[in-house]
This record gives sequence, structure tokens and C-alpha cells, in this order.
Amino acid sequence: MPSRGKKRARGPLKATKEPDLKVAKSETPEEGEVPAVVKKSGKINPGKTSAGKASAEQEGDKKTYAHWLMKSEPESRLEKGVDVKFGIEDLKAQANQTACWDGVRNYQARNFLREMKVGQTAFFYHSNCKEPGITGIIKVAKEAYPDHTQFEKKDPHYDASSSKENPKWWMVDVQFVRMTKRFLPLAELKLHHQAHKTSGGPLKDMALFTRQRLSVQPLTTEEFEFVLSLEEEKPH
DNA sequence: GCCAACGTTGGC
DNA sequence: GCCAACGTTGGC
Repeated sequence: MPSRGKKRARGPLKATKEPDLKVAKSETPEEGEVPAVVKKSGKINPGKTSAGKASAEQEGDKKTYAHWLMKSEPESRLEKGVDVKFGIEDLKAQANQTACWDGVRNYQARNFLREMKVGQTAFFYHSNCKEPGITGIIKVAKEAYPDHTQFEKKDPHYDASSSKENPKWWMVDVQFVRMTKRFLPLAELKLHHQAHKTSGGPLKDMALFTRQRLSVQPLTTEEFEFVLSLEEEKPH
């Protein structure tokens, strides 16, 4: 498997301690949630209901997702002396066209990784590059398990504060499914997002724009299908 | 390369 | 527990 090119790190390499279950902040390890989307049942949380994020959906359960968007950098960039480049071509080059999605160091993204189920599909998004956008489709090949790179001192994503007994960071395996029929540029997606904000269209709340720096994000079925439908359209 | 957005850290 | 300083993400 891949032990080379890796996805992007994201996040603090130094986090000191896991805020475990303390506050209901959205990135709290176990309770992280997507503010824009829904809240969990009335268990923990509150403290301060507030915040206006009134959450949608009902009170009962946490919203679940079947589609995702995962960002990775297709162009070389050194992080602590290690190249973190991992574009879709790099995924295709792996045995079985499968790789582990290591290096995620953001609690909210980590929590989404843990929600993923085998067989679910995700868009492979190229970030921090000449042409940012969606380039292909991948699927979850293995559910979340501890990210080994957090224990490797040489790895750019090493985290001294984590332990094997209680790993802080997780990853999934993903497998290449296909390239999108055409590259779907960020700029084009953004045009739709903007238009949908007024028209109420499917991309009005897309996480790519509302949760800007999140490297692993969920899509609703409506969002996923709308984006897929763009494959058939003319480039914008 | 610049820099806005935003998550994390740590002083108080 | 607030919040300013700091560091990272990632488009442009």
C-alpha cells in the first residue's frame, strides 16, 4: 500500500491533548458534528444551544451521509521535507488502485472519516494547485482504522501526543472508481453555489464553500447528484 | 507569493 | 472560559 504519497495533512501537528468529550464544540473528537447540518439528539451538547446554527433536521438523530468529498494535493509540496503530493493519478498507480487516506489532522474531518461506510462514494478533489476542482470518483474500501503515520516520528504528520492505546487520528482506505467525464473546476462549482444561494438550488449549502478548510466533507445526495449532472454539461 | 479564513493554543 | 496571537489551508 501506499506509504508514499500522501494526502494532505491538515491540522495541527502538535495538538496537545485530545479535547475529548469536553465541550460540545464542533470539532470535539467524539462529538464533532456538522453545524450546518444537524445536531445530535439531545444528549450532550447544549450548554449553549444557541448559536444560531439552529441546525436543521429534527432533534432525534444525527444526520448520516452517503457521499463525500476528499481533498488532496496533486502537485509536489514539501512538508517537513517530505513530499505530500497525492493526486488522483497517484491513487490509480497504487496496487488495486487503493490507498489509505492518512494524514488527516483535523477533528471534524477525522470524525467524517469515521462515519464512512464501505462502498460509499466520494469525489476526489484536487486542492492547492493550478486547477482546483473535482477530478474523479473514489469509493470507501475499508472503514476507519488508526492512522499509522501519527506514530511515525519521521512522518510529517507524526503526533507525539497520540498513543497506540488511544489513537487520535484515523484513516480509511479508498479505491479509484473512475475519472469524472470532465474535470469540474472549483470556479464552476462556485458559480452554481452562488446562484443557488439565491435560487435555493442544491449547492446552496455545499460544504466546499461553507466549510472552507475542511479536507474531508460530506455531501447530501442532492448535492452529489447535482455535481454529477455537471459532467454532462459544457464546461463553464 | 499574498493573504483571507479559520482552527488551535495558551495567557489570564 | 474568553480571546489575542499564532499557524495552517488553500484560492487566487
